[in-house]
Amino acid sequence: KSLCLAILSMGDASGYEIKKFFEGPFSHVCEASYGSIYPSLQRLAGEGLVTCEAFSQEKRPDKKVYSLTQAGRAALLEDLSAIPGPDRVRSDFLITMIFAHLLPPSHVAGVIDGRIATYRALLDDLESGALKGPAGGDAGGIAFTRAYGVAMIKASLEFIEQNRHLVEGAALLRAPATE
Amino acid sequence: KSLCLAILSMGDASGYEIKKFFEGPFSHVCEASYGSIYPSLQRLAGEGLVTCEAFSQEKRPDKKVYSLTQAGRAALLEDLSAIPGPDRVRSDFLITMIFAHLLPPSHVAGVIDGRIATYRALLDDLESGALKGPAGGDAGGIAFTRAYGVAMIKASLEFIEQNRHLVEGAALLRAPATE
DNA sequence: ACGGACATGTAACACGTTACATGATTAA
DNA sequence: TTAATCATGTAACGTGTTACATGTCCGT
Repeated sequence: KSLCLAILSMGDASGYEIKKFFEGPFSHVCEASYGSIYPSLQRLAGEGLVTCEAFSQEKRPDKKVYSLTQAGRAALLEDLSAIPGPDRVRSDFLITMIFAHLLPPSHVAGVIDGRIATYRALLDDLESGALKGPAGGDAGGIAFTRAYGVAMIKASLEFIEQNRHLVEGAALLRAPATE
Repeated sequence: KSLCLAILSMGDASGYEIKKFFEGPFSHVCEASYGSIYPSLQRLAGEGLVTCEAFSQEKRPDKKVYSLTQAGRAALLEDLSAIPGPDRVRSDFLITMIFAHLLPPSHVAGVIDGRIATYRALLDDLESGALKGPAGGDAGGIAFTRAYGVAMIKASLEFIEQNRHLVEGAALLRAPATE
């Protein structure tokens, strides 16, 4: 909703391009699908916060390019001024880890290996600058957010590699001893 | 939904106690409110995955204690065996950071200070073992998850403190120079 | 006396995803 | 030819939150 406003503030864009942006440097922060973007854009247009200009293309559907209005800019500022609540996380991975003792050890190991692999891939994407925002350069906020993502993934990877034994072998190989 | 099953696997509990658990060591992983817990419990009971025993208390509403059935245990195993998808994160804080350049620097500083404060508080909670699960001791999975949370928060704190200049002063004090 | 913990539940609402529907162009 | 990219949108569905509704006991 208000995120579309925010993205538009970086330059005019179509719904398709906004979706692209959610796949780019934004991906750690929040996700969105067409089903939420297009209705939001329409609602914003109805409220006068964005304008829409349609470019008819010969053999494709019209490309509708949205631009922020003055009112939209004001609304964005207001939204952004709210103090942000805590991050909401839903980690099926950690849920699995909590109950790892109920699962076959080989499965747990597989899940962990998979997580490490996807995180490494993600890390490569982020570090090799797979940046596709409407505005090209790396502005302060984008740089910060990207680097934040990199830092979190690295920390996560490191932690998992150093502590996987807690969920992998522990219950099976050791009796609850002094330590 | 299936999370309630999982929690019940650690011991019988009432809806109220389950809610408690979501506020304890689980809080980083997923949240839940009464509005989702009670209906889930009823549905699970309807499907025969849990049983419910009501203890009438003199001056309070009946305390309904739910227990996992054999079928429930099987269903839980199946749910847990699915390979977990990527973590879903929604961070209003990072969104604010991305667009920090649109906001007054003092506000940005305030938001960052606030985030640091809440993270430090959270860290204290986690490290001082504010553990309230139905099962007392620190099983492998719980220990792993708790330590994971601690590691992530520490990494986050460290990153924010070392990189806040990227969103705070940068655009205002420095021209885009070589580095 | 007041607020918080104990204790359960419902109804309305908001949000977002998934899948569907359509259709051209281009690179493998 | 087959898949991916470009391009927009709708409808159904599920899930989860918020607020409401109720009532006691205990500590300050």
